[in-house]
Amino acid sequence: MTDRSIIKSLQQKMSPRTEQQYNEIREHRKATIMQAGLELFAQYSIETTSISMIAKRAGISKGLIYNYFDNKEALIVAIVTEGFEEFTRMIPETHGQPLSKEQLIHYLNTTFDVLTTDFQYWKLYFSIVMQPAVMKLIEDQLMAIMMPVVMLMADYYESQGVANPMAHARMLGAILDGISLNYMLDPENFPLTDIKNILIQKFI
Amino acid sequence: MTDRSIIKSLQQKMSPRTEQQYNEIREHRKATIMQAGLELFAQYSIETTSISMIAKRAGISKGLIYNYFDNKEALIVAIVTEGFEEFTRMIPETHGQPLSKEQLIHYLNTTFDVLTTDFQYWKLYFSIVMQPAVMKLIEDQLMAIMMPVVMLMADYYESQGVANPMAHARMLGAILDGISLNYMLDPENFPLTDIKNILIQKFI
Amino acid sequence: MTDRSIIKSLQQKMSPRTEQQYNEIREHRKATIMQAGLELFAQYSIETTSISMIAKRAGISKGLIYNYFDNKEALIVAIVTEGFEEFTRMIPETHGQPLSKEQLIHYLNTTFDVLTTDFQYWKLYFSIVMQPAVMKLIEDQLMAIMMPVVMLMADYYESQGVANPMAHARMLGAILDGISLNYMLDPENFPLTDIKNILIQKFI
Amino acid sequence: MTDRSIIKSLQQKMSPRTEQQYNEIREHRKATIMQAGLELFAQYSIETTSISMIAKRAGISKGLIYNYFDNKEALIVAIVTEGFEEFTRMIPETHGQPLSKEQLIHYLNTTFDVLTTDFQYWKLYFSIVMQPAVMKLIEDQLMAIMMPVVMLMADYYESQGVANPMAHARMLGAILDGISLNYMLDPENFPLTDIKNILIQKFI
DNA sequence: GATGAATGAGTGTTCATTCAT
DNA sequence: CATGAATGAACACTCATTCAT
Repeated sequence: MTDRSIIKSLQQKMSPRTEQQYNEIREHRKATIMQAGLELFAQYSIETTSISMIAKRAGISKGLIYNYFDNKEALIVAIVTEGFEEFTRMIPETHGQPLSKEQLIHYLNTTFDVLTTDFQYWKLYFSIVMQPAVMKLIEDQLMAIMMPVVMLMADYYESQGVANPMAHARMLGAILDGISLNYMLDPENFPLTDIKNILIQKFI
Repeated sequence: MTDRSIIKSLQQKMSPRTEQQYNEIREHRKATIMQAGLELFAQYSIETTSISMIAKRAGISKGLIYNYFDNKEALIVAIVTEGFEEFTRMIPETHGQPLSKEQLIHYLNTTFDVLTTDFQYWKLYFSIVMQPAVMKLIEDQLMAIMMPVVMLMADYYESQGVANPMAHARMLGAILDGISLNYMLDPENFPLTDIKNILIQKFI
Repeated sequence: MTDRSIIKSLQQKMSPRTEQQYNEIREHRKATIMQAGLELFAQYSIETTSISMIAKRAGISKGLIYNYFDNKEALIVAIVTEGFEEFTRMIPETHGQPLSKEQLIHYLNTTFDVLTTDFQYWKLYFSIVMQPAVMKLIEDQLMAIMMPVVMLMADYYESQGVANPMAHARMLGAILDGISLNYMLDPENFPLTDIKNILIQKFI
Repeated sequence: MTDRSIIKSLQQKMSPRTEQQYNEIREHRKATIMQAGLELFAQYSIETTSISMIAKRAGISKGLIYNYFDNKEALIVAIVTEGFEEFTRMIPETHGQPLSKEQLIHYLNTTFDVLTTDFQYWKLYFSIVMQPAVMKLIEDQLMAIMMPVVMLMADYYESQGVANPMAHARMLGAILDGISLNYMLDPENFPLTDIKNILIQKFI
């Protein structure tokens, strides 16, 4: 233990909040800001949503946001990245084996469930991702997450003896995008469950 | 209307111009502005594209744009509205009869063709529509155009004796959205033709 | 003459201000802004002087400044560059010959005269140049102007048979800097004329 | 005061510290802050250097600085004032007698030596003083220190029977300023020693 | 009809300073 | 004595919009 570090630990005794207390404050604030950002970015758009608006919604001062995020872009990336982890968690583990029909159906069911239960979240999330300016920022991350899913599906179609498995895989991806988008835009009337069943029946 | 003819009408300034000549000038200017706007809004975004940029691309002064459009928003709405007419023109006339299978396939082929041939245009167009701020402005118009198409398809599926024709219709709409979107984002690699064939084979 | 250019010239007939009128407005405004900037940058400092302050002093809006200068830095460079031209004009033409004693004395007299007659200007100017942040921006320009002067003096001292002409030249430059600086800081009490005479007597 | 001794005093926290121990801590902290400030203010500038940066370099928290200095301005004044004492220490004691030639030369040698050995320090110091905003704060102090030096030199020139001793004195001061400034701006190439010799030979 | 100088509210961002702990 | 989260006023810069000509 060096002299410097001794001094430091002694000094910390003097600081009134413990490191843990500070961490809790920071975690809480960070989450608040990200939540406010998520809601506003989705409702309006990236460019239309100002840092001022986010601060107001979060109930804090403008300046404080910069205590937690280097700049607006970093905040956006943080919000979107956090959303990706949800996606990633849902991808089934296959250990190199192609998915069975049941596994794929289960994956689709999970996806649709998340769509409905975390509706608010995904609506916001979806409309953020749709904006070209954001795409630039997260293109690579998105690709890194999407490619494995597409491959998983291509493997599935191949194991089913389908003629053009890659085309089928990309089509399935496109269909999911389209369904999500339509559901987001009009959740009241869009017959999500019926459509899920048609999807499974015709495309799986 | 060509530059030559514009010149002519301008040169006739000495002798008083007819009302029609004025109108021609106005129409030509308006079209120029809208074309410049379409290109820039798509390449960048609505918020990132300034009136100055549009004026420069259109080869006119900033102020003149306000002579033709009340404000930026009105310009956007005009551009998007014009784009809708292309959509509308593609919808087949059925005189109350449901579409035949061949007619529907033909409609799908037309749609996909437009997607590829006017790719630049639709890419721009698509990215404009995707922005929430714009959606607010044109939601009603969009609905007015989309509903007839969905109804047409529902009628088709009903005539084919499908159990849940409305769900099928909305799903087809969703699939077309998803395919368009994926094609727009990655036109190089997206197997559009293969997917169109799969779609027709499995879903029509 | 192309169609485009014909259109343009016809259109210009319609614009109410002639190109020359616009140029006059621009020249005048630009000068006003630069004058306001010069005064404020000198009285305070580059960092302390805000664009708002300059706009207020110039009696215009903040935004208009950016109609004339790309950014704050460009404004600074413009102001300083303009000042350099005064310097450059004072350097005597020698056609390769070293200066005579009379010529050098005349140059010094001119320099000192400018210091006193354009006192306000040089005070501002000097204190701008003295600031490290500005130096970075104009270092190259400054060197390009100063080196010829130093060489001229080195040539002079060499022609006088002085042992270390370059050292003498740089010292003369340093002395002039020191005198200017002291005069600027305390023009009331600094005995400029006496000192000029001492300088000429001892050092030329 | 070394880190070791700081630790000791900190460790004695359990037993009440003497007033002296508190003072030592305070003195040590104050010096640390001022040193950090000096380095940063010089490397960057007053406006560019933030309290945060100083705190980080000093290894303490932002808030603590305000425990030792009322505000940023007070910190600057403290740093500059301390620097002046170095100057003051170099002024030779004359007990009312004018300096001898040897004493003056010795003083000049000392000044030049300090310029080169504590180069880093003076460079920083010089660039701080050069900023108008700082000048406002310390003008009076500067005068209080400079006047005695000028008087000393005036006395010297008078004792040498020079016609206008005050002008000579102020000129010598100006020359020293000019030399320092030029050396600071270009220490690699500026022939400091040669120039010092020329100065002594011609002006002493 | 056409121009572009001019405005002013807005943006993202920084930072000296305060204060609860 | 010490911390760092928090504030708010300021900054450089942008841009839709207006208007005298």
